[in-house]
Amino acid sequence: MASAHLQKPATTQNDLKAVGAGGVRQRQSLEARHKLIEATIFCLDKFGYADTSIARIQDQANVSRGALTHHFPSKEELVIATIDSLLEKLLRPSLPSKKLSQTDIVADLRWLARNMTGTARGRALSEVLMATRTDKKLSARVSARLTDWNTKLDEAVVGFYASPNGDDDDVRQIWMIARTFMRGLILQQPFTPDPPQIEQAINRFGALIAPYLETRKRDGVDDAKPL
Amino acid sequence: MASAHLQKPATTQNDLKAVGAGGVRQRQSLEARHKLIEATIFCLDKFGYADTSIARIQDQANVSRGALTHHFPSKEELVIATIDSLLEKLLRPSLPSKKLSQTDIVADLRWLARNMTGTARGRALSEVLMATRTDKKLSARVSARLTDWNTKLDEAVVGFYASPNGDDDDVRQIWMIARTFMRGLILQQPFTPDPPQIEQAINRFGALIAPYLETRKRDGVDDAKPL
DNA sequence: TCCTACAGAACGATTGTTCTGCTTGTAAAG
DNA sequence: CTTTACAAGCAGAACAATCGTTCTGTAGGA
Repeated sequence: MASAHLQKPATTQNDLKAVGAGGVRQRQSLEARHKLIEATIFCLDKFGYADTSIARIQDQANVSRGALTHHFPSKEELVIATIDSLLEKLLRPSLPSKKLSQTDIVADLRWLARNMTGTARGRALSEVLMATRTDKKLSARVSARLTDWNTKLDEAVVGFYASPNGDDDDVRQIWMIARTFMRGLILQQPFTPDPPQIEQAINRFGALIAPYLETRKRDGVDDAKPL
Repeated sequence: MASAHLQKPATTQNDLKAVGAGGVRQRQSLEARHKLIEATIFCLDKFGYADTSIARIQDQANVSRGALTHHFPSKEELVIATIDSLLEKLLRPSLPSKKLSQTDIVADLRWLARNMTGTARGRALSEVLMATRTDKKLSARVSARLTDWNTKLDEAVVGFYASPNGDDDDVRQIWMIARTFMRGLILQQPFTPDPPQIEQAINRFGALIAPYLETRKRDGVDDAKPL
């Protein structure tokens, strides 16, 4: 591997072409960054924010300590990059095929609950959200992204749903309440460990808000779900 | 203070009597325990679970390291004792004078929100709840207490509220949803830092559940609020 | 007299960060 | 094309600081 750098330069060129745009170095660099972020998400979900150390992330990502510190000079940088990745992926979920159910709001709520409490990404985000409450340094660096993200979400929501009385602000508010309720499920679970009971609560909540939501006529160009 | 132990034994007796039951040792011991638990709550609220170290707790409580380890041989023991204290105080709030508003459910919801997100105790509890998600050792030791507490709460709730159709289970479920929503506010706050917006959401949520709740006739013997 | 309550040093393990060296793509010069 | 210089990407040791726990010693109420 170390002696192959002079034998066939053409091979390097082919590899570069197979990868696509960007050089080999840049590609490897982005790949390492991606591995580290994914490892961070994994650790946040499995060990929680308190027990997510750099050593554990490095171990999980299978990279050297030097590589980690090269890409992210501090732990804070890594956490911020992870938050960015989480927000981006959560706003544009990779299921363009599965559309909104149009009629069943409760089904959409279940999808929302799964994204927030049923996936590693959702739980990892909850961990960092909790951390931002007390970590002012971290909070200062991500609060703008979070509020922006929330605003984008509001815009997407009013594209999908309408209020019976035409009040778009009420739609935004109701979905904000829904998101808050979903986030609260993570903290309520220790009190109510019974999964069916959680599911029933989600259904009941859907029934509470359903009278105030109408699905808007859709032209099929959108493929994102409202979070 | 240290030289007064031989001068007047009667003074010690009087102090003991003034305190009430128990010897001087036992009184001091309980006082130290209380100080440590209160310091733990303070640190959990201010620094978060991740940055709540026993050095910080010891510093905040103004006790020696030896005293801390004497009362709580491990950090886990201290956290568990803190959880017990939090649950007890939250179930029986020390406001027997202020009764339920009887008519205004939204006002009760605001009281609930204040208890969960507006006090150090409520926020500290949220921190440990988040920690129990990944800390299986801690979860195993407190999950029974949490579910018991939740059950007690359900009983209290049906003593205060009734369903228009007589279904007590629905009352329990709706208040469970309300508690979940309130807990979620802590995680939603980074997205929505505007206090009035939070307050409006609480009001809107109250309007959502109000049609399904009726205040029961009360005989005035209860002084606890439903959490 | 005994044992509880405490004081505080010492422990190894782990934290996040900084540092020095080495490999190797890559772009410019010939 | 070939060669050369250089910086980007990485490997891993070393760092002080702090983590939670364990230990020995002392004081004083029962």
